[in-house]
Amino acid sequence: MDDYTRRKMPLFPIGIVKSLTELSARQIRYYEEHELVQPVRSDGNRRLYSFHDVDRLLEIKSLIEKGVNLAGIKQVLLMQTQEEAHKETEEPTFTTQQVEKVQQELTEKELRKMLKNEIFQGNQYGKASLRQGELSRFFH
DNA sequence: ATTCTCACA
DNA sequence: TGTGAGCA
Repeated sequence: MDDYTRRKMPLFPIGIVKSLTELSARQIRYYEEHELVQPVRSDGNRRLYSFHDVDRLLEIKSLIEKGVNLAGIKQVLLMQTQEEAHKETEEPTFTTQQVEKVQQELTEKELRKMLKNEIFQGNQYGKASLRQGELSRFFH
């Protein structure tokens, strides 16, 4: 059995996850409602979490402590998921000429403007989105 | 003993 | 998010 399968295997009940992440059971279940983690159900409808799930919960906890709201965390986790899916398939390749051209066209000022609109304000999905703390330093 | 869902003096 | 009720 490969590591990927091993990390996906449903192993521990919420009690163990609680001690492992130091998150309350309420929080762990709440994050599931928002599809941040998707534990498998077992025998008597009990949740079973994998190492992968625990890693995600730890990441969520870290972001929460940094002041990121659920909408923001959802964005981050979604990007990481898509990132992984891409790495396994099309590995993008750029010439130094292409990179230099983009660097010329995208000034730091423009990047900050883009981030402020798409992330700080509201994203294209009309959701609340992102933060109130940590990363706000990029927009001052 | 644990976890689950539901609901809020 | 906490917390307690009533089950399984």
